Amino acid sequence: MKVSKQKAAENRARIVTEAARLFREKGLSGIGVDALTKAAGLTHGSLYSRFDSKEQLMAEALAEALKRSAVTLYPPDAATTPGAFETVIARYLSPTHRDTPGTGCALAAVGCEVARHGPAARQVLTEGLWNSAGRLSAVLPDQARPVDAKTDEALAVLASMVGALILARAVDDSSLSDRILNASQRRIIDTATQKP
Amino acid sequence: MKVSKQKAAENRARIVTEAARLFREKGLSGIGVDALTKAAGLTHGSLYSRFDSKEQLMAEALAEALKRSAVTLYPPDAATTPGAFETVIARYLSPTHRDTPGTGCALAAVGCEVARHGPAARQVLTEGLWNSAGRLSAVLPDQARPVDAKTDEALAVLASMVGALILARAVDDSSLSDRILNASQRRIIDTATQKP
DNA sequence: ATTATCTATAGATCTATAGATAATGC
DNA sequence: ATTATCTATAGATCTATAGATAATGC
Repeated sequence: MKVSKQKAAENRARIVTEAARLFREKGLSGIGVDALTKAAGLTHGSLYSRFDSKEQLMAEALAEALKRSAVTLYPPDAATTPGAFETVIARYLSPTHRDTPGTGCALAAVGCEVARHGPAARQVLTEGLWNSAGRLSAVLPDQARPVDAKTDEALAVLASMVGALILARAVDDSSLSDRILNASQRRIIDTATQKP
Repeated sequence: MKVSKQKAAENRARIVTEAARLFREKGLSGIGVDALTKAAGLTHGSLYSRFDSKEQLMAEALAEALKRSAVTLYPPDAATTPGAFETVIARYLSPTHRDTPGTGCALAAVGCEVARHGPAARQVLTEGLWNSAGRLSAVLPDQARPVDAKTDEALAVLASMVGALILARAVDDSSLSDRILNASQRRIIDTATQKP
């Protein structure tokens, strides 16, 4: 049942990619190694020749998830475009993002669970948060401020975005869910744009 | 091994209370019925004479968690006090709240997980969110606005609070954690107080 | 010969149920 | 007699390991 080196590398990559999606969709404790490897077309036993543990796969999968979603949610070329900030916020707080956690922001998908997991996953999430905050900082309306002030605002705005998406996904009422997204989007944009 | 009716009622209440704490501390999937009943001084078999399932206990426990934390986090008598809004935000985004999830806001403790659980738990969380938003609305600085505008702001501010607490708990870096809390607190208060 | 994957399984844990036990409360 | 709780266990699932298998690549 051996495959070529290239194929084996592809299989490994596919496990990580599928895990990046499934951990976000089902939660860190909501999916097991059996389902994770099956999604990549392999059997569960084959996982442990490449990963020390589920925890290690989790860390790699979260790193990939954060890397990919950062490119989609915070496109780096948008920094100079006018209205880039509004576009980023509107995309993050869209019904589409709410309804597709498997390809979305990992901070919102597994934020609560990561606090109770191993150091590898937490470290990866922390780096992803810094990266998101940096990209967000680059599109903030008032670019003339000191870097510390912009980072503070980026962290606070990011927290608002993550909280709104989590609550919009948690509630059992679609009109309330929409309202949380819309009210948060409006408040973030108004308060960031408005100069004292 | 039978106990008096009164004692039995106390035992049931103690299971719910302990579950309210443990679900918040360990997560909805992070603790089983064995540990939940053991924490109340009973054995796991005794749970099913009172609760249909773990899911039902979860819904009751979340209801109690939300009810108790609302009293602590949004004291109803604070509405008329000057500076009530700032106090509520500062208490919610304090290191103490971050470090004691077992007695804190259930929205932040299990928000991500609830989206993947049964309808009973989601409904309870939705009611708890409305309740929190209502209490928050009552202490917003500008009380002269229409009720819809105040509700929108309360929902958006609540999302910020929940997101900041979740991220502060998730990251593996205590100075970043503090910074998320402080930056969010300052931004929420500044943007709510400041009149255009 | 090496090695990527599979099969089989160990050992732990989890939810739920059935029947036994023993104290309450009529 | 009733019933709150316990003991024992079923059946499922989960992580991880060991050895078998079969195709690659020297």
